[in-house]
Amino acid sequence: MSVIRLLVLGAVRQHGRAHGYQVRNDLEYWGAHEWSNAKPGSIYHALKQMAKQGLLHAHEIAPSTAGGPPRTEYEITEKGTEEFFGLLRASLTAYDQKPDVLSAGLGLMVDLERDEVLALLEERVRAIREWRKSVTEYYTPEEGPGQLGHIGEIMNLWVHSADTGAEWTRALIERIRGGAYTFAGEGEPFVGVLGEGEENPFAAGERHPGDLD
Amino acid sequence: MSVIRLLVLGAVRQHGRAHGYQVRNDLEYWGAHEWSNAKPGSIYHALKQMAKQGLLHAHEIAPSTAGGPPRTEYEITEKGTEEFFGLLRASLTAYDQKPDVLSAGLGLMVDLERDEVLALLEERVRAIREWRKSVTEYYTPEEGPGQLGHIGEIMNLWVHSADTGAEWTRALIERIRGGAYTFAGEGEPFVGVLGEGEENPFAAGERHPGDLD
DNA sequence: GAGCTAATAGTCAAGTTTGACTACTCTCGA
DNA sequence: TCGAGAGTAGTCAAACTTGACTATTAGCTC
Repeated sequence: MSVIRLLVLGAVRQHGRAHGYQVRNDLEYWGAHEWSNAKPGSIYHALKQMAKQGLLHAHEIAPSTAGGPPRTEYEITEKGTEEFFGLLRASLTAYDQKPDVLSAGLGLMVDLERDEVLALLEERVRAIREWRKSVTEYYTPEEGPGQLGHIGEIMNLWVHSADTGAEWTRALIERIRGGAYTFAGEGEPFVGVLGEGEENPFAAGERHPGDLD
Repeated sequence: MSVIRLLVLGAVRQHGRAHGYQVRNDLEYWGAHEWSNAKPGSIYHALKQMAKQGLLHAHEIAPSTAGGPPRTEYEITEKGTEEFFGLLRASLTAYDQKPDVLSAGLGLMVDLERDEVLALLEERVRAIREWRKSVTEYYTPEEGPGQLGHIGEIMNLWVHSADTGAEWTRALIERIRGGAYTFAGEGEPFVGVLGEGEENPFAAGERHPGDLD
């Protein structure tokens, strides 16, 4: 599961047609540079790669009026749309232990319908429960826990993360069930991308202490 | 922060002298293939790279009696030891949001003295608190929360992770302060690596549902 | 004693990520 | 009017990661 691909497909799709710099700005707007590896190099690479694979269609465009080199604009293809929804559904369901995948899914979940999102999140909770069960069974030595020494703290951390992750997911389900947010097919969608010339209120400004790298 | 480097340096250091396959086995023993990108290719790559950079010293060895190609054995250098402790301290202190870094730190923390580990973990809690403060201040629009729409759930998730992460760290501090585990300079250390011919009780056997990839 | 599987020990090409760099235009103050 | 800085748009080499592959020996079965 490549987070970059999901994010880039999602951004291009919401624009209809977008060039790399626009995608880059959207991801910054979503804060993706803070919680994922959304850096310029990765974004442009993903665009080119997915164009080569037929998930995006590339249009060569003359240099923009705003300066800079000639740009390439991308549109999502049918194949790309399929890929997008596949990745999106997986990001909301799978328990990956990598928080960036879920974050990306949250940012794009409104592209699905409310009922489906609820079902996917329920499935997520179920998957976490199952993972927890298998992992605790598997890693509990016959001699009883504690045989692992400090190495056991690693498992302890995973399990704790799983538990709090499940709890958080359940709370999210309640918020969504309670009517929060606007999902696909529910009228005017929340504006998730920046319009031309619109400024990003959450731009990466001064770094604040503790920023992720 | 490269988790692989920390893990590989830690494994070589605990052995005194080790070849790639031994390191590979240690990481499997620690379960690292489940919660980090510790795959053969990455491990051998890290060994070679760190040998080139003078963190490890490589000895060419004739083919082993147990079959297989000629092996290379590695010893950690002074520079490598410095690097190791630097990475280890950082892994316990920094709030990276990538759980694999902390997991690696937990597995190797007993190479430090108890008091230092306690200080590092205290520092970690402080860093999380600071990160939380700056991020909530920074991402709260003037118009009040809720302006972000569903995008706000991403921040909500981070903050929740930060809070539960801090809580878990505090509990760990209490366990360690209470005398759990054997740290550097406290006598017979816990056996953290496999001896020659010893079998791994936690080997990657049958995959269990929900396994990470 | 031939053939199969498991374990040992590692290589390699293809793909991905990173961080620094290029090159151009607009704006605004001195 | 000139030049510093900010914004626009993207490239590139170096490093890293991935998954599949190679080659050898030991032990077992038929």
